[in-house]
Amino acid sequence: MAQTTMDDVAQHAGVSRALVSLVMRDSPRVSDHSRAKVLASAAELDYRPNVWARNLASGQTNTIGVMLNDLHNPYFAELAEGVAAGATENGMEVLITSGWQREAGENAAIETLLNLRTDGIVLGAARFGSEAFSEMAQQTPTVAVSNFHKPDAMDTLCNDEAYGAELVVEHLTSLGHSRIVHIDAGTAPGAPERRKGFTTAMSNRGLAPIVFEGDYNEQSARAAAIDIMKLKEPPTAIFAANDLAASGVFAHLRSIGVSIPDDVSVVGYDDTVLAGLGAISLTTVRQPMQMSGHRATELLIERINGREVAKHELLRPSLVVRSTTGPVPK
Amino acid sequence: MAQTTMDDVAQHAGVSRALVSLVMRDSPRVSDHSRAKVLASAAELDYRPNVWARNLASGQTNTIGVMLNDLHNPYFAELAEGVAAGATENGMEVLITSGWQREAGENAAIETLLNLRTDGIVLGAARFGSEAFSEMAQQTPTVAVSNFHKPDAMDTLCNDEAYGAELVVEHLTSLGHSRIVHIDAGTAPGAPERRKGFTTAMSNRGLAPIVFEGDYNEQSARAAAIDIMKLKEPPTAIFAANDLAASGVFAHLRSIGVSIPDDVSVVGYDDTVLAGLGAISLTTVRQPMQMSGHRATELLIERINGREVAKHELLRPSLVVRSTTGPVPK
DNA sequence: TGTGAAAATTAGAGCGCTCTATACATAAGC
DNA sequence: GCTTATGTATAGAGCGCTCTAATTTTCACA
Repeated sequence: MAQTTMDDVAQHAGVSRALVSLVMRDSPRVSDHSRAKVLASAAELDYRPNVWARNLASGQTNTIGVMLNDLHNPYFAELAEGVAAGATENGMEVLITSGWQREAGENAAIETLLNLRTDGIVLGAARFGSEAFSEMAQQTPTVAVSNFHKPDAMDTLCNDEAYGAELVVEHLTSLGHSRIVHIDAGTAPGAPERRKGFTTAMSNRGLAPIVFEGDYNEQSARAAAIDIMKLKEPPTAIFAANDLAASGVFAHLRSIGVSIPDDVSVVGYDDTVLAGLGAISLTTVRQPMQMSGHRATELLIERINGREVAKHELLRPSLVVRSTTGPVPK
Repeated sequence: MAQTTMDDVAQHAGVSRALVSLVMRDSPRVSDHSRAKVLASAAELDYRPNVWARNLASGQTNTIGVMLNDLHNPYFAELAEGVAAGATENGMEVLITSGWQREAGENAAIETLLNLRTDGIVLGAARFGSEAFSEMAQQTPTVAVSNFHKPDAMDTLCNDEAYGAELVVEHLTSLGHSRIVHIDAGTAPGAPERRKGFTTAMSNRGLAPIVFEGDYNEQSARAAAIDIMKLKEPPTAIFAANDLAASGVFAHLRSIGVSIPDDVSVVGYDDTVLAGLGAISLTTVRQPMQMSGHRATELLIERINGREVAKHELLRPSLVVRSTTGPVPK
């Protein structure tokens, strides 16, 4: 399929290639007459501009690259959706690559984006601080979402985890709970901040912040839940590291005949699809990921347009109350 | 950031640009000595090949485009993962675009891919039969996953829905069930085949195939479940259109105090993450999406290498038995 | 030492587009 | 009528790479 080029269109329309180029780029400096003629020829010849050539010649791609650690994670899907929305508003395209949950994969995905020379990159990564990241930020405008490292070279956009934890503690204490346990996620992105927010919120109320070790998955949370329910005085509420972890807790409590929320209240984090599932209906903290994605695009475009100093912003989450939390049992 | 070009590297290494090009493409026709020299210079100058220029000059992109209707759907995520695996094996890159669940979005995403002139496209679409799709298949090698239309212009890869339904019916009848209801998903991709498979499997066993209307989401399945449980003789097993629908059924049954699987067995379809959730643990049909993605890549590469006639293949799903199915109550 | 083939390298013509000058109309100003 | 504006259109030089064909170097062998 030999492709139709601008020259073909120009010849067919009886004008110069430069004019066709102007028409294709919606330049106002073209007469209506010529524009119509060119457009007609282009349509007739089934002309499709060659992006490679255009980008090569113009030196910019009009494209934002998005690197997502894990396509399965709705958290990242929403981020990408927000980026897409922001990009569309600004007439830019979005190309997505994924690291398939592996660090090597993330690096390869970034390499792909770097080679493509997208105008900027939005990072939805799992592990920051890798060399590939800082090297990248050196080479192209970059916004990292949920990166609490705040390096100079890139902008960052984080959720206010402390505030989210505060919301949870406030909600639970207002329901009368005082023995509240948090299952954390070690050093995973956002987890330390979430934990810190929890202990602060509890301490501020004169309550003992009890933390069990876990991770952002079901199994470890389930394991933690087993230990937790073996306590002499089990808590009346459990605040899990994220929705998936909450689901693990949920499953264990159900299996040992503990009623939710009559006996124990459970709270998740992220408001992923699973939290909304009728069969679970989890009270959780909603991170405005779509908004994050949108804001990330704005920051990126500022950078593309020349801003030099890094910005680090915090976005406020909100609480979504569903059916897994209720008044403390007496 | 003026970029380093091949000429810079060539000059620095004291060789010609053509030689650098050969080294970059791993040509065997370069002496070890020169190769080392070039590589050293490239590293020192932080050289990164310009993909746009390369693709323009070579006329191919070494990239597979993947269009996914919905990034939130794990079904598509796995498809993409399979494509990525296949692509990596063949030294190709993968670029993902999404239609964000809208038909217009799908068309725009395809336009993006077409403009990029990726060597081929894998389609994970929701609605096939649109003009944009057939136009696309005309222009570039295309493999459509889960497209039961089987047009000449593109390859298709479908799951053997009839077989999947047969697996479900076989599993349930072997547990003693005979009053089995299927909640379908109208004309959504795969749904008619699934329904047909169900009715055939039931009829083959001399059982009445009862079908309720639904869709691939929770709400409609929940609505159907409400009607179903109002039947004079409610079924002892419900086979939902997909996992999400099963979750809706699950939620309703729980809410009216029906025990799963003691009173009613529930089966889903797709084996998405939610089926594996401890809190749900759904018996479901596993579609080998990752394998589909992998196979799609193989077909695509055959096409890229010149195969003209379309291939239409069927992949066999398998049954994953979890905790929502059990012997029929007496 | 010469010769031919094989191996290694290079020149240079594109790939399809953008973009800066420059050219050419036509209209306006005096 | 001539000059200066103003609006359109075009020539042509790249953008950074690939790839064919040609050239140069190397090496085996007579």
